[in-house]
Amino acid sequence: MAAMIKSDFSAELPSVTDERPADARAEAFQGVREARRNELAEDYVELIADLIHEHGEARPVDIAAQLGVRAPTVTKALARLAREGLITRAKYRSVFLTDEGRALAKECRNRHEIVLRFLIRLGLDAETAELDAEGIEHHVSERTLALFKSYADRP
Amino acid sequence: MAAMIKSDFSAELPSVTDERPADARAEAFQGVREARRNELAEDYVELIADLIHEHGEARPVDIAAQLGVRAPTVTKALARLAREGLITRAKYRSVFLTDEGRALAKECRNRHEIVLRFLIRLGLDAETAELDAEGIEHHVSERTLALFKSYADRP
DNA sequence: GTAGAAAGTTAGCCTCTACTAACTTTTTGT
DNA sequence: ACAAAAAGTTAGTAGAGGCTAACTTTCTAC
Repeated sequence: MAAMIKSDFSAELPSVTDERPADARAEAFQGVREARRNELAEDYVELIADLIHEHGEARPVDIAAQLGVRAPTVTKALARLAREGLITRAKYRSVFLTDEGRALAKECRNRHEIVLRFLIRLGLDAETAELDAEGIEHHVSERTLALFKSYADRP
Repeated sequence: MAAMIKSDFSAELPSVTDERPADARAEAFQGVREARRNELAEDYVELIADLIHEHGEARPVDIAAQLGVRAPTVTKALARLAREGLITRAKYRSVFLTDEGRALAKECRNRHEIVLRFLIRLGLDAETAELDAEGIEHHVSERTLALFKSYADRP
């Protein structure tokens, strides 16, 4: 049946779907799924860096408030981040970034800031820009980020 | 303690974190999580519409190939989409969109196409544009989409 | 028309994210 | 200093998304 579609059909009406082979599209989706897996970690690390910068420490209660989730969700997520080597912490104490975590935070902050400036430069209001940047920043390739930066920085 | 931070602290050093109240940031993250929940459904519906358009039907095996996942994953996802009223189907048969599903597909296709044209207009190569559009399209507000469209359509 | 191939489903497993309820630890205020 | 409040953790639940292995149904080619 698949053979039928690939031969009989696409022979006479070359389609968008066939022009873009399944492999290529699958790769795109796999990339997106990969990005999705890292999004949460990036959100946490970025937020933790912010909180440390602002308040000298990152407490689970503040992380939970900023993310809009409950405390146990944060406890679990932090356990995962610790497992992944992005943070260190002791039970009942606040959270610190490892070198790796700090590097990731810096990268995230940079991306976030570029996307935000880009959207505002494009004419978006600051609030919507902030909302959209939060979602978009995880799905922007290096190349796109460079273009965003050029646009935002242009005279 | 939270009270302490809100009063004692922000009174003397107004910080980024405090300027952007926890509620507002939490809203942003909740928005992103909401978007994430719909992403898969949107990917499926968009792809199903494509396949129907190209081949007259959308078979699980083709959906799986295009998304880069295994057949049982598709079976499960389709059950969810049917539960949500986006598709109809009979066991062992291919998939059809409901009116609601068709509307969503149309909306997604429109967004996808605008984001893609925008990125290309910005100077991105077609392949990277396709990869990034796949991730970005789900996180673009109406306002941002309008700006993207203006930019892509400008003379 | 039927046997073998292809497609689809089911069952069972895993991880991640979120929740509530109940518990422990730490902080705070008197 | 100690009781009450706040913060943090643990345990248990649920759903989404992914997988493999094993099974059933449909298709196809002879």
